[in-house]
Amino acid sequence: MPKVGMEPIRKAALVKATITEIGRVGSLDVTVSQIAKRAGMSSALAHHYFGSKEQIFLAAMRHILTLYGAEIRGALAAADGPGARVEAIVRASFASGSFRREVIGAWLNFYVLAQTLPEAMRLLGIYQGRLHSNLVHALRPMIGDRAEQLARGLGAMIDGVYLREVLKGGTPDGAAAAAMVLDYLDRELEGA
Amino acid sequence: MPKVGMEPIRKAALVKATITEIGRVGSLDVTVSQIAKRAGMSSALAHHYFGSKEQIFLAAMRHILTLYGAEIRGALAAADGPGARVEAIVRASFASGSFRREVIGAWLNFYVLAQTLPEAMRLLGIYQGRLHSNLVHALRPMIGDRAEQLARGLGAMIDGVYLREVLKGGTPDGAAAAAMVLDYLDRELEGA
DNA sequence: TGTTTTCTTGATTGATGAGTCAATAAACTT
DNA sequence: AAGTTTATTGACTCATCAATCAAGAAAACA
Repeated sequence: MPKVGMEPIRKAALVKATITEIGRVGSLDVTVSQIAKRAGMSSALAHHYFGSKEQIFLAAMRHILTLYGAEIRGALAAADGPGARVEAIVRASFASGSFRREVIGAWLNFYVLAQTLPEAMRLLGIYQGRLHSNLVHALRPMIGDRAEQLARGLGAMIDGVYLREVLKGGTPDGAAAAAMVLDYLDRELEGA
Repeated sequence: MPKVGMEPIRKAALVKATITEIGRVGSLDVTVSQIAKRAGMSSALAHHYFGSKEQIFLAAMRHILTLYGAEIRGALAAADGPGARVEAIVRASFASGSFRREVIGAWLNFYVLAQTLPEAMRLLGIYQGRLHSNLVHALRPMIGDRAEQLARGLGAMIDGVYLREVLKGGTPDGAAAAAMVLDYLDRELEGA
């Protein structure tokens, strides 16, 4: 039944299956066979297209980062004025998509991957850099040079609140998390 | 050469070796043999004393939490006055011990473990609860009922700053990280 | 039509690793 | 001294898994 032009389809299916499996198992202890099975193909085919398990993981990570980036871009497009832009970024960071079981699992495990795989650390760096520059861009018209510093604080706060929300067990409350960060933001801004 | 009373000694050695190996490898992909070898014994003996790899991991996690708790208690003992107490907690959280390679690896991997092992999540909950109540206790004399809220923010900020400092690559700068959190604290307090 | 490329998998390889067990020996107990 | 408990390991089992390969079958090409 071989049809031609399968490569992108297969790869996409594998990436999706990888994220699902990591979320299901809760760790990087997923076998290529599990992934391939969920993606509806043999493990040999997975190796054929990606070469190694490591490459599959990296592709999955790129995909998560892409999704997150799209979420942010979408939110920014619908926001006008600096204040609205900052708020949009924060809210997008805690959108329901970020709290899906498999996305949580992916993030936590990518932190771990970054300890070993330089490429994974590079990707995380890109994510942090983009978040930072988005925040600075939105904050500069409001507070000028203090934007840099506040953006760093906000970035850390976002990650920290996310981590706690995720680790506290039970169903995460994205709205409450966003509200917490926005409260912090308000207090920082009123002083200026 | 069997001497009696080896159990606690062996267990302690295994726990230490576990943390070292997790830090070295950067993930939970450590074999019992590796751990046992570093601890100077056979893998069979490791199984004899702990029963399973999972139990070894949990023991290691308890140990990390104990060390952290001791660091905090030590810092608190040398601090008088509420302000000094909060500052002590923050500084202790970013003490050099927290940034040792193996401690970093342990924390990140415990986050992942908590996704799978309920006991691991319970232990993390204890850590967060203690940190929170320490902060509230120190903050209440200064700001009364707002202590709860600020303690939550501070806790998240500590975790977030730690995570970023750890993931940015290169040598982490504990002093800079602590300063960042203390700046945040100052701004929150001056408004009250 | 014959040849090459793409797609696909079952079977296999080779390695690794968690956990068990039987056996040895030293130390305590009675 | 005989028996029990504690310490210790080498050898083994059983399972898993990443990666490879040979081979088949459909499409594209010449």
